[in-house]
Amino acid sequence: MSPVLDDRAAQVLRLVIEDYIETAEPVGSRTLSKRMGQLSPATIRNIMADLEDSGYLAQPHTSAGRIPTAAGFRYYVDYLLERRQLLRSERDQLQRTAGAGAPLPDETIRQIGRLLSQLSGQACVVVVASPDNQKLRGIRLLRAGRDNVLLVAVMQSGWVQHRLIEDEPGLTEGDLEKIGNYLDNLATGLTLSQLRSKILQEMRHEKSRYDRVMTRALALSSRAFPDSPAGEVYVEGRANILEQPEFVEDVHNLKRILRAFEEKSVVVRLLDRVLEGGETRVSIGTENPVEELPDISVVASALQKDGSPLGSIGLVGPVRMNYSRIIPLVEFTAGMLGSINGHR
Amino acid sequence: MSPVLDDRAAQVLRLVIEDYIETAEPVGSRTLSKRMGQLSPATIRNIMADLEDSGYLAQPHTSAGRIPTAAGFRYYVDYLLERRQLLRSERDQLQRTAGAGAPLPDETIRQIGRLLSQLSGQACVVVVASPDNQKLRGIRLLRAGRDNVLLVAVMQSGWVQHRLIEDEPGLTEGDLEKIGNYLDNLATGLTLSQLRSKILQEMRHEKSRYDRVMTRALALSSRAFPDSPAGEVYVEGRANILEQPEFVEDVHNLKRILRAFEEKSVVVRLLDRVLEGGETRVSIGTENPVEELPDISVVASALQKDGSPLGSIGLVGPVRMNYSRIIPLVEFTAGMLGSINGHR
DNA sequence: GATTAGCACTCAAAACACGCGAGTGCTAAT
DNA sequence: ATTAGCACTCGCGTGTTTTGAGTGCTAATC
Repeated sequence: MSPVLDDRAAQVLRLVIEDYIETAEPVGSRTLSKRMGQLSPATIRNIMADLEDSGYLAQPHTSAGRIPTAAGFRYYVDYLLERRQLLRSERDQLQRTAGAGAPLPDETIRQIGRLLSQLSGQACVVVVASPDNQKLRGIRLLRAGRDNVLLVAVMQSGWVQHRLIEDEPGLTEGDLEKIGNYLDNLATGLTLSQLRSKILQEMRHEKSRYDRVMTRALALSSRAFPDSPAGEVYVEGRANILEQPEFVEDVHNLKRILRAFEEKSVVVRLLDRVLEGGETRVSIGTENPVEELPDISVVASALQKDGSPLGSIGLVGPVRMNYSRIIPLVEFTAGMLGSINGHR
Repeated sequence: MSPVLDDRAAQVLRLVIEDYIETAEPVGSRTLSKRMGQLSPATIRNIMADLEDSGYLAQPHTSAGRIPTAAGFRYYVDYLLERRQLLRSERDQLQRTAGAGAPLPDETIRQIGRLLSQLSGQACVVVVASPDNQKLRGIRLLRAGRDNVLLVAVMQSGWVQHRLIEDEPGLTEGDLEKIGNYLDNLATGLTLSQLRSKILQEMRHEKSRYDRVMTRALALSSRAFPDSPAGEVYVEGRANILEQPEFVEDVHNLKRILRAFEEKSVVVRLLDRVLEGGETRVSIGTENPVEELPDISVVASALQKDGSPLGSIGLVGPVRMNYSRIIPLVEFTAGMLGSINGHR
């Protein structure tokens, strides 16, 4: 099972895969022979038999054509794939959608996801990284009604979070401003998780120093950030899953996939690995991080700005996926979002 | 086709419906005879024939049992239904979930939707009313980085909206405060759409009076509220749709339903009518406001606080839906959310 | 007069049989 | 090394039969 195939075998493997991607049907030697010119069906059959021995192809049953195995797809993606350039119109659409909004408000990122799912015919998954790892630009406190306080945190990236803190009576406007400034100083430049631990630390200190206001500030903000908020998760174009014959055939599997999409944690897990890597990553079938879904593939990429992670975006579909179109799509989108946020 | 059936016919209709709700299979005279005691299959058959003439039952084909028509379900819901009390555990779960958060932050409402979909086995749809029709409690402006301004609008209901306004340089802290106060005065007590038109109006005035700051304020806020933001829309428990045999059988239809759920506007339309009514509303089959989906039912209710609409929540499923469980579920939830927000 | 037992009839769905044809593997000729 | 030829396999679609749940009607019964 050498990792490298001779030219002809590679060619055959490629054609099998490309045909299979289009038709979702096992492909036979006759079809290939026509498409390759040169070789006769019989020869092709021999080559295919070899490829089957090597584990790149498989037969659903005797007397059927061959279909690529996961290993086959892997080989294809690693060595054979020719990336198809994006169409000008695709690039334009993506850029227009991305450019329309402020630096990445929810709605924009969502629309990009939707567009991407349309262009690719797959489901699109976006995870906006938990703001825990983004640096804060500042914190403000606002009065919101008599007993409530609104805490607004702005991230360096332009992302905004707010928390409504209930039942915090007896604070004057002055108090609020003091507390706000104190927190703002404390927070600026830190990430949320750093802030959280800093707050705990300070709380011990301040108690002893007996500064009412500061203690109050800390108590308040620890109520606002009790725990790391999971990042936002969007799934767009779920219905595309239904366009895939291999999924529709088996309703049971279909259910599993759609259920999985409802589970935030699963979606996050799906894109997990990509966050570290930086590169666009292709997980084929069982390679993907969610063992419950052994027959889907994920093409995903991290979104980042100035090297700090903003989240990740991925296209999810059947193993039989048009990688040569989809990989460039994801890459371009990730690059684009990265550079859009790149300005300061 | 008199709207009122004699006791025995009503009884039969009820049993047919209840059996059909459970099994999704046509129900025959034998089964009913057993369940009713008393009457023999032959008698039941006669009654059923009558009910068919009246349009409440139908036969998929000769030699099959009967299934209820939409009219049959309508009659059932209007006259025959016995609401099943919620279990204590269901009430507890709902209240716990609702109580956990601040007054209705997104995440809480989402979780309620999810829980509701779980309890009901249907898909749950929540539309948070566009804030256009909610009264504002106040507006604040915040500096967010050098060139950007963050506008935070707090609604009476506790709902918070924020907009990041880019590229608004050259405003001092003082300016910002003045502008903020001015806007706050202008806005408090108005709804967003009222504010929008008021702003347009004021803009014409102020221009002539040549007050730089105010003009600035108005320009700024008209950038922040360029158009009515559609309310947030959540769909939870989509996968439950796949649990319904009548949907799974026909993949084509399934696609249509799931596609519809991706379309924000369709979801909104689904709950449209309920907003005015106030009452919990049941739309059976073709009665629902979305003609593209003639074979789903919606049980929906408005969410409101102090009489002003906050949004609406609905359970969506097949016409063959367990109304006697689902109607109380929706009603209870709507009531609960209403009263939670009721405190000032 | 309402109810019921009995019976012939209907029809969808399951079970079975069967031929077609795409596709294979092998062998022998090129 | 390639290819033509051929026998063989087996899934799929088609047509046929069987089965059984359920009906409508009629005549007997309470």
